[in-house]
Amino acid sequence: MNSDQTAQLAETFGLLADPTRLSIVVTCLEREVPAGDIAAELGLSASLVSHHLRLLRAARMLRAERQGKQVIYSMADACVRDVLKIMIDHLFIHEHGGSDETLEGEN
Amino acid sequence: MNSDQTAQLAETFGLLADPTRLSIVVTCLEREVPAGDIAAELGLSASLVSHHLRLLRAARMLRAERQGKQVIYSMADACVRDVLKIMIDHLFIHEHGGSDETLEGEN
DNA sequence: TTTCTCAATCGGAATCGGTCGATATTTGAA
DNA sequence: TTCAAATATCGACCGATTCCGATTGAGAAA
Repeated sequence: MNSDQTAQLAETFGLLADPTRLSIVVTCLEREVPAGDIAAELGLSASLVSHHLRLLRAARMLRAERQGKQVIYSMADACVRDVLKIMIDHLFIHEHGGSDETLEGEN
Repeated sequence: MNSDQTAQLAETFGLLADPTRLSIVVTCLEREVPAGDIAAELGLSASLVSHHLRLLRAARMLRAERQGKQVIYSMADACVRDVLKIMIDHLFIHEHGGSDETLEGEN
């Protein structure tokens, strides 16, 4: 792992590190979705969604395809899809009422 | 995926989204390492490493164990370890001289 | 053309996050 | 106790990021 690879990996994780952007990515996990539907489903402004979609497109994590007036988005990175599935499954396995993770624990 | 789960997932990814912190995590991927060794191996200040270790500890991604004067760190989250291995493998498979990912491409 | 719709972009405010330098704490040894 | 080594914490700075509201652009139909 050289520093370029580390930076690239960190960049990928960074795209998934914002709740809004993550929810957008998850929405596109296994289907093709028009930008407007993403905004509607998640209750976000078109402006905000479009901003995040631009970042996800630039990193080639999502693919954009124009169909008439609308632009359809879908997952372009199979590796990220697999990883997200793993993490989501893991979340559901450990179904426990979230104890606070943001404070220091017992060491 | 409710918003709590999304936030928690985003928080996990956020811990991996900084190159410095990611390199610290990767250093602890498959061995137990004293904090000082992490700093030395990565060429970082003890202060900086300790700061990041605190976050990783608080999120229970890394585990800390005191041995005499030093504190040994190791991976505590098997899921994150698996995901990191997958992503790193994927990086090496797609060995290509990094084309710029930070600008918009052809859509 | 004009008009409507969906999406993208711009500008700016507020907040978040990483880093540094200095100080504090803990532990083992002299 | 006193000292030195290994970590941890604190305070502040500054660049990066998120979000909003308004504007612009692209496409389809009248």
